[in-house]
Amino acid sequence: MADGYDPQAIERRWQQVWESTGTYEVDNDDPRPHWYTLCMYPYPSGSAHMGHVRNYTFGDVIVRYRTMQGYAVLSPMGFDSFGLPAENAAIRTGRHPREFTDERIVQLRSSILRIGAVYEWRRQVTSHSPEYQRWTQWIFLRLLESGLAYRRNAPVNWCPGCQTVLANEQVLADGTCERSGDAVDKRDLEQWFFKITDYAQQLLDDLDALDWPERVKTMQRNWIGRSEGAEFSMVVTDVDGAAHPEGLSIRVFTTRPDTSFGMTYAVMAPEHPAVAAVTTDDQREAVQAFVARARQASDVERMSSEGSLDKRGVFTGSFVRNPFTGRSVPLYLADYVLMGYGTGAIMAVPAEDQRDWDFAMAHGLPIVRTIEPPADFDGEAYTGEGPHINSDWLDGMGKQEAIAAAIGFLEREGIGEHRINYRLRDWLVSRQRFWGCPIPVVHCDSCGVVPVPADQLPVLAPDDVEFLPTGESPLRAHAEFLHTTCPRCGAPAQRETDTMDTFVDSSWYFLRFTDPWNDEAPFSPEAARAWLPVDQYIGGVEHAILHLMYARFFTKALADLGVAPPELREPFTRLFTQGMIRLGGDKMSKSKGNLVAPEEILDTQGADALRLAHLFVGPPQDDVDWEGVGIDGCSRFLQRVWRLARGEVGGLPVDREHTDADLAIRRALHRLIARVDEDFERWSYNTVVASFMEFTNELHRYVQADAAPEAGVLAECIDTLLLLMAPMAPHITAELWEARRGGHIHEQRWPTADPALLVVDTVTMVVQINGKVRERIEVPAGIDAGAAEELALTSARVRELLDGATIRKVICRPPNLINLVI
RNA sequence: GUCGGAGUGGCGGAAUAGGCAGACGCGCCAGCCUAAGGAGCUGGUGCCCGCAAGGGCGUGGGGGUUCAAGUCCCCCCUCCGACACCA
Repeated sequence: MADGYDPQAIERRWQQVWESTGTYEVDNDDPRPHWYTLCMYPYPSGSAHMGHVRNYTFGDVIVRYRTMQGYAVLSPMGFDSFGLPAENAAIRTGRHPREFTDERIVQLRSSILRIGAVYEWRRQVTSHSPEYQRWTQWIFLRLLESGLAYRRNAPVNWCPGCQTVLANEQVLADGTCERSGDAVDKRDLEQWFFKITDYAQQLLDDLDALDWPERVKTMQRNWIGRSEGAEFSMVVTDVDGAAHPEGLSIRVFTTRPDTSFGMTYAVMAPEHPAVAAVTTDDQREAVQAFVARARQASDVERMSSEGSLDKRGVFTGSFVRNPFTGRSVPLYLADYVLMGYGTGAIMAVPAEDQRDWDFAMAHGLPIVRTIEPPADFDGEAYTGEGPHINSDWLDGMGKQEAIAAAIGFLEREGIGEHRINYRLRDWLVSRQRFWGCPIPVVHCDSCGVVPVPADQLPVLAPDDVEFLPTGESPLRAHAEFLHTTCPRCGAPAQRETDTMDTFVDSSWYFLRFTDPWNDEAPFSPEAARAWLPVDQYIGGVEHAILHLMYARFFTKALADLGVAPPELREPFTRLFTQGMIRLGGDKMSKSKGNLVAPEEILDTQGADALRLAHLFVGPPQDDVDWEGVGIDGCSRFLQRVWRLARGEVGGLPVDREHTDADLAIRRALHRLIARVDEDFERWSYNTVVASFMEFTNELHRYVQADAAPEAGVLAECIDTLLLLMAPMAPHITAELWEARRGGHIHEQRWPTADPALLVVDTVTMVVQINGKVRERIEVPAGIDAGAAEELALTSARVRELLDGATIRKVICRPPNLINLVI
């Protein structure tokens, strides 16, 4: 069958047409209203997998839909091309990561093309390109200059498997590396950080106005972890309450200063700088042993005691004076207190904190309730509301009142104040890796850290390096790269060999897309203004915290530095997070070896069927099981449309007066138009496909009815259906449109529903008796309650069922429903 | 443990503002067409009783509000996700 539906032939042809006609190329000064749609740029992993297909299909539907609606749509694509897999492959094969990466970019790009997704390829960026690195480094230097980038010695997570430092977020909850699964331990290194904590409050506040999934916003809020309380100092004393000879005091943070009268001991983190000073001679040995153990213990071990009663800790020999009671309480070290949060020391109130309770029980420390629990309370620590007791001048107060009073006291005493703490930490950007963007500074013995001058950027990693599985970055071993001269004093100096976290690259790529040719700045504020914020950002929920938080931080920082427009506070107005693809309940992933290759389907049923299947299977935000993706049904549907549009089904169309059947099918068509628009707006793609199928079924019945179809009506139905389907099934609709009408379907105007055809004149009213449906009556759409009741009561069937019973109540919702209560 | 999200036929799912539960598709069954069908077309398909007309039951479980609950409220169970000693 020469003119049968042949997906391969038409798909290849149209993909070439889209590339050559430039329909989806847009300039910054395009006069149409602007719309920026962006899919998270991928790590170039080789051929596209089903997750990519799903992601880019959603994006492509929006691009084509908005374009047909008359927008200038910016839809760029790029590659997140730095990262560990390429480097690990280099170590394995000895090939340079760039060769490897470039190859995979070509592969991924062509397999993205095969699903029919269209992009503004002129604007493609890759994070490893010299131009992109130049501007990543330039931004780094601006952050350094403004104090938002800094270096400090810090204990970091060290993965022995990957031989590199991991960010906290890359360590799983059980203390293992998210990539290799090895147990992570601690090492001290000089590290570069970005001061994201300066923006903690803004990052929290600005979430409110974003049109993002609520769960993503919640995750970000939790990650920022704002907590409000008080910070204050306590004098270190000996057992008799005499002040420490050096006048030492320690600072603690608490969210419950109102419970201070219940403090029965205090705790410092084992890493606290004052540990040595507060340790008494007779406790020194025990303390040193404890500290050594805690430092060496990986997070796995440290967390393993969670929830148990044997909270590990040791007495320092010193005491601190509770400023509220004037009495001294013992000062402990315990690993449940973290140096990284608050002040690294706490006042312990076992009666109102379960962790303190557990520790107190394990160490035989006293417990004093300061909040009266309800009479039926049978738990341990009580964290609920209640009147204060055992608290002197706080007694009888409620929580809020008491907190305010306690803070007032600390302020009057001059030892403390109200304080807000965030769980969010500064962003550790150093990576001891080769395949990343080099941090553009040199270390000079006399000048210290010196930025590489902007005109010498980019600092590129050398090509002639050996990749050995030593774990050390080849940069350190590369004499030519390592040894340089200080840009400030000219003396011999060493280059920084740390590279940046790849999240740095992805924190500004969406800005570069607006101005990818700029060679004087990463992008101009005008270009950014032309497109940003991104109207629709689409990606996996796995990036809900890190990437999105970092990109938000960069946007704010760059705006404040005058690089981006100052009014640009948020990068992504609307976010959509699509669900994952699973296979038999498991996450589908390369590491699980359960990938279903898109190629198999592209080679048989074709891209349109594959796209439709992904759209149809269920709500886009939900995870789907590949087993449930019904390619066959979608393929069958497309073939039906093909035959219908080519006049291969039903009677020959004729020109004639319109009949009721013609009107009915036109009404169905216009309802479909309205429905598709509504469903597009609410991301209900699965129901859009369902309504296409429903309408096509109806159209089938129309053309196969006894009366021949009316030519004009049939043409309107088919052409409009093709237009509506064009964003989802771009190839087949383009082919059919060209054959029927000539020209490019994707350059046509999006159809609008005729309001007159949306008005219905009769509807089916259900008649309920005691809430059960007993009868259906066709009624005029404008029927009023009285007439509806009248009609219902005259129905023979209703009369029979009522059997003379007294109607106690009539609830009438004309024209849809009437309920008779007897 | 805390915070989110979900639970509807054999399966994926639909029901947008409390008003006809199960749209659409898969699968299955029957029929048509056919030399043949892994094609196409037509019809059926929540469960139970019934030849049928019809009736009863039914959205994880239990309670409640309402003329009316998949939808709202309370309690419980299960699954998924995030965080996980954050003071």
